[in-house]
Amino acid sequence: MKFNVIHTDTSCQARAGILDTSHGQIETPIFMPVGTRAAVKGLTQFDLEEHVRAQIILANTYHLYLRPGIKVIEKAGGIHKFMNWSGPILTDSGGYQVYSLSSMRKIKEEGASFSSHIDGSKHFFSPESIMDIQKSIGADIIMAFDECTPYPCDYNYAKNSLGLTHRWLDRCFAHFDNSPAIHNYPQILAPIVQGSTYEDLRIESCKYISDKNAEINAIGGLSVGEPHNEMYDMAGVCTNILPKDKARYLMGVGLPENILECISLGIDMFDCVLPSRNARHGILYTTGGVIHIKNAKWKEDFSPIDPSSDSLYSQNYSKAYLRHLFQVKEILASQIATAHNLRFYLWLVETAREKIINNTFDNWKTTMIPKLTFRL
RNA sequence: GGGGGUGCGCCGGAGUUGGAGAGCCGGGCUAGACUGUAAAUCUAGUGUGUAAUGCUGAAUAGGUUCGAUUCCUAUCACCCCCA
Repeated sequence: MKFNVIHTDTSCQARAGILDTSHGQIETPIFMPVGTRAAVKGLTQFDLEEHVRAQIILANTYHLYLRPGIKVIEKAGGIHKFMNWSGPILTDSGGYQVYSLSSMRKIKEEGASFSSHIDGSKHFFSPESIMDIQKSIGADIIMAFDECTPYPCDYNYAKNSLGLTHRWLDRCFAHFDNSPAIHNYPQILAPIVQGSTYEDLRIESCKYISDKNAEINAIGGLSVGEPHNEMYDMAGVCTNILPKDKARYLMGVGLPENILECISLGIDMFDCVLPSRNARHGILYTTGGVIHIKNAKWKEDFSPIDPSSDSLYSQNYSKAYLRHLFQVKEILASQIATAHNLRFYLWLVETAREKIINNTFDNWKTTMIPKLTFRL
């Protein structure tokens, strides 16, 4: 239940650390695969553990509340047992759904009401109920209930929304009972910085969040369509203020180059649907660049997907075969591509950690980014 | 061999029956998008082209007509029935 920075790179703000959770230690910087509905689409937990070598995965409170329902997860003995994953888990609060499902929800001071995207039924979430639900789900790290603002966002809207997010945050902490009653282990409650792309709001929010003295501080409301430079600017504003001895989690980021840039700004934790979703859509990330595997140019390329990868999938399956699997819509296409992309992301952060410890992160990052963004 | 029917774009449908369309719906193909997952999804293009209000086009070749995918003739292909 503690975060320790073990080394900060001498050439930038990148840090290597260790985060203790109720289900094990996480070496940072880390990328967390997203498994919204208690499943990383296309992968078994054995793939995640042995192949991808994920250290922690995400799930989503809103989606699990709707299906299978909280009672089922309680009866299963918590989400770890339910999904057969014994490592650390983080649940997002549903704050992102306040943004992504904005057409089917209404926000009030008390909380947010949703019409279910599945059957239209009405549901109401308050900071208090979200804390209770996340307690029942039983993830190691749980997120405060916030409003993720869209981009672009009017200043007054962002300011008012930030006030609401802060009041909801106080209610989350007031209601959060960390006695290990239900699943017999403690959880970490992480507050979330908002403030859209406005520096003054971000500063105000970071100060407000820092007072909670949480082991993890999250930065939300970025990677919602803003230019990369604005994302980096805002992340940098936040890491300058958020306490150095606490973990920093940049929610929803991102592309490989986004992750390297933000590590150099002092971010420790990332999650993003891109490697898994784009894998299913035929986009592969490699050390040599981005491959659109469905493109006709790969039809007769029998070379490995990524010969330099440490993944057995990427070394042994050919580009032509994987393209064929996409052409004929075989489930195996998604499985191989997802395994490849997520292993690549984990390799990326593992290597970043090594470079940080050797004080060579910044140089490595500078040489890597042109390669990562190259379109093969 | 005789009789009947049907033929359009890469493929399959629907529809027009003298005032027409490089048009509709699927599929395929070719690209693009996706950042705390309403996403194995969505968008676009798919005859030709000097890019245009252009050209060619409804099996093929003729004919009738102001005008033909539509009507007529012949041929070809496929399907059904009879022998």
